[in-house]
Amino acid sequence: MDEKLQLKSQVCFPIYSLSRKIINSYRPFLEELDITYPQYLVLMVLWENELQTVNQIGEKLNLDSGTLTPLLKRLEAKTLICRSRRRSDERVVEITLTDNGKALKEKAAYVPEKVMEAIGITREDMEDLKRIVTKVLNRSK
Amino acid sequence: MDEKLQLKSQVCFPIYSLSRKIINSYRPFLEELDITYPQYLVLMVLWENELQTVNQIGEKLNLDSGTLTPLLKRLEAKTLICRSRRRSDERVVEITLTDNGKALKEKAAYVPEKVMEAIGITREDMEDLKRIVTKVLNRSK
DNA sequence: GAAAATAAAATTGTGCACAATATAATGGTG
DNA sequence: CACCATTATATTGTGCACAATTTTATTTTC
Repeated sequence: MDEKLQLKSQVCFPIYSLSRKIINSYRPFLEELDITYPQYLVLMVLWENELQTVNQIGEKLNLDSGTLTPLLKRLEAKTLICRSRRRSDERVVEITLTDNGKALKEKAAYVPEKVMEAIGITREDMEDLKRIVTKVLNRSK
Repeated sequence: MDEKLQLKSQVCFPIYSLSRKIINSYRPFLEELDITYPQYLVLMVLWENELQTVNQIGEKLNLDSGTLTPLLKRLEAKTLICRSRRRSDERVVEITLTDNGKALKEKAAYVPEKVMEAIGITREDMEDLKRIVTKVLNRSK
């Protein structure tokens, strides 16, 4: 029992640590764009497809309205997105990028590379990591 | 640029997702013990060494006082730990386990297995994952 | 077509993370 | 021994996560 309850025996603690470390590595670069990591994720989803509902964004990022509603309001306050109720179904809130939000994509383009560099991870390790993490993520759906 | 800013191209998003997924898998089991995942981490540190300062716990978990102080107060409120200033140096707060805190170790013993089972990860994938994640974590210190 | 079921967001409340600052105690240094 | 730097924790404020509930709109069913 002792052994299994040791921090070094756990697999989740390193993942939790790495996740935080990576997000912290993003911080200085994203601060230049005046956004946070979760906000960056939402913008990435929108850069791929300009118009999306709160639900669609939530499904892609596994985030619920309790997280997204205030986050989206902050992005709106920064004039990066617009929130508006769909005419044909007033329950749905549609999110679109503003010109500012679209323009930010250019500035964000260099971020992933910079972060990889800051973390000091090789492309090979990155691929390894991605492969195994994705495998485990999919297995446990 | 487009390619690099796609969610599926990122390595950090899967890690962030997996971290959250694992913590969520812990949730039902830890709820039975009436603790959260970060509280569980702190208790694990204490189960390995009964007396530790706030600083020592923070170094092991990479958490600062802004996170730990309120968390430790909650653990104290649950009567799982004691917080007391060190006599010889009043700046230091020493954390010790109460009998309740010690006793909880028995109940927590089965948790890691249950979580691995819940996630559906094989022992082999777990070892793979741990190896590569730890490698990247250490490289980027 | 009204009542019930369903669906989409929003709200509320708790608990991390983390930056920035504050408070208080200790340890040099001149 | 007074001053200053350092150390340890606490506090404040912002922004996620997430459970639980609420609100409002739509769809289904009788």
